[in-house]
Amino acid sequence: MARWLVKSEPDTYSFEDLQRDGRTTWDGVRNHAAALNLKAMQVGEEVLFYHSQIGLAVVGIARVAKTAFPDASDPTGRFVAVELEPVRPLASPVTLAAMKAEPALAGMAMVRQGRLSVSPVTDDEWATILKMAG
DNA sequence: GCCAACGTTGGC
DNA sequence: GCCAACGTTGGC
Repeated sequence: MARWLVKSEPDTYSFEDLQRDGRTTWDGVRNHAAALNLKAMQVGEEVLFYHSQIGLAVVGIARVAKTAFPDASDPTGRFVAVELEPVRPLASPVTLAAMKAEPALAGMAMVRQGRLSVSPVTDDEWATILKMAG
């Protein structure tokens, strides 16, 4: 089972919104590298939920509820969406600053390529972040 | 097919 | 609000 990280601006859609909704369509991704990651997601795989712009931290864990399908919000028909559902919030958010300061996460895709909105997370990185979350 | 210009994302 | 990174567009 692969693991992932997705970014969202909490002003637009926060982890709390996902908890309230119970499930959401993860659409609007307009980057091919990110889209390839969406296409690789399998039902049941876990996803770190990161708040960009405001918070700048991983705040919760979500799970893939539905594999990739055409993004209805994309007029070109080239991009895909998935569905996510909440698993649980982290006991304490793991900030970007803390992630950058942690040597074990130096190779992490989202740390190395800041603009990537959907990225893979290795098992080791996942374990490190959960440990940091307490 | 190359490359400069431009737009978008996201951290600071 | 600024700037860096980087993807996309369009002229040639």
